[in-house]
Amino acid sequence: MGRGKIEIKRIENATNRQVTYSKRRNGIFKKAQELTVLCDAKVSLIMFSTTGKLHEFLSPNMSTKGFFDLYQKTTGTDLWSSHYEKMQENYRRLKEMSKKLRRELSRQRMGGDLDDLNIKALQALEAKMDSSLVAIRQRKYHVIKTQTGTQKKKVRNLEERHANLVFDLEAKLEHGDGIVEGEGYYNEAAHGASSLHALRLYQNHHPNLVLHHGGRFGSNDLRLA
Amino acid sequence: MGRGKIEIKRIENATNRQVTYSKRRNGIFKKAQELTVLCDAKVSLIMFSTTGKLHEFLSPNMSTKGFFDLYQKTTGTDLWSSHYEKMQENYRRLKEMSKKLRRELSRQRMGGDLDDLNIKALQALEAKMDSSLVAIRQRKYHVIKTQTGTQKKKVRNLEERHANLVFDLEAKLEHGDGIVEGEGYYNEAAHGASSLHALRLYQNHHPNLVLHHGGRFGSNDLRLA
DNA sequence: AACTATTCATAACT
DNA sequence: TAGTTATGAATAGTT
Repeated sequence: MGRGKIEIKRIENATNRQVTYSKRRNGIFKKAQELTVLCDAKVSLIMFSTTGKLHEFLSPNMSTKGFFDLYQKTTGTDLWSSHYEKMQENYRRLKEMSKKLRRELSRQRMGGDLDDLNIKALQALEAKMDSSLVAIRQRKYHVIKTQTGTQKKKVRNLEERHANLVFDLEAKLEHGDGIVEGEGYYNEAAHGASSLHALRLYQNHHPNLVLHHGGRFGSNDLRLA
Repeated sequence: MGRGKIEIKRIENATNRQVTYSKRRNGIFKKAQELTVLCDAKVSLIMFSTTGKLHEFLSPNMSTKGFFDLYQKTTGTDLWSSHYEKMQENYRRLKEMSKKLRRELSRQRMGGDLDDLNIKALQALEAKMDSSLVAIRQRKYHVIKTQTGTQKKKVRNLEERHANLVFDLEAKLEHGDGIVEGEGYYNEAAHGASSLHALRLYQNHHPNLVLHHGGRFGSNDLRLA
């Protein structure tokens, strides 16, 4: 729709591509917003341009994390569970070791002789734990490794993240969705922002992130009214 | 656009809402697909209807998880790290305890007397670990709790998940994105599907999930040509 | 950034 | 539930 039909294939001219991206991005965001309102649907729309810039639309009363959780729930997937299983496995091993150690101490207290084999078993256990930790570290650093050069970004983005976490938290509480996190998991949400309205304050401060949370399409809505 | 302008507000008639949802959903998916091709952008579009039905569009050579990882990388967020930090914290405590215990054992072997305080300290440490585990479990069950009634879904969805994991894996390998997972994390991807083409075979088998992976918009493309 | 000739998406209708 | 069409929206090319 425009002065002549175009073929749907990659626009080779970089400038044209960028212009078209910008125009169509606005169009699709508006559509997403309308769908959200008209049909009472929940929509998450995330886009990366060729240059790596991120733009996002999210229905109101949702956070990206909340959306992802819902996605996992609906698809019956759980991308986190394997990590938790590892965590629990580690814990189990360590607990077992603790038990053995204590038993050993009791035995000694009762005058029993110390057995070198027990020391060896403990060392083996510890070696196992060490390798588990390596696996954990590898995964962790895989996830965050490219963030080393992104520390400034991270800092600038912190405000938005705080706001989103608050948003998420309040949304979940609102829905009576019992959140029982490990203590401190959401603690950062309590800092720097204290209400839904914080979202408004922190949007679009990040150079590489443009949030288009639903219900805040003010300027566009006016343009259309 | 249509026989008369409409106001952008929730459609109260449920049937109309459903019809509009279906039509506009197709429209927005098409737009997303076109943007992907025209502007060489990466797009993730996930929608839940009022009835909870999930529809998804994803750019080619991407998986939902891969997209989420990219999102986290770009925003400088890491929703997983706090969990890993807890895991490491647990490990650290237990390691410390292990050290103390071994030291204690050595001391005894050299004839030293056992101190009840050490036992108390160990018990305290273990109590801490217990509460940490509770937190971990709670989080885990929070994520998967509603899946109890979804086992059948899960099974039917397994094929698609496998395909997606393979897709993800191959995409990452293709991009030289060194994946160093904890052993076995992607193991399931190796089972049940062995190439990108598997994706094609398993789409749309899930009653509550409609995948619209980019580049496979065959029928629509024909309609438009 | 704006403008406008066109093509496209879709609301109402069947 | 699916197909048709009159109409309003989105946008490709231009300024």
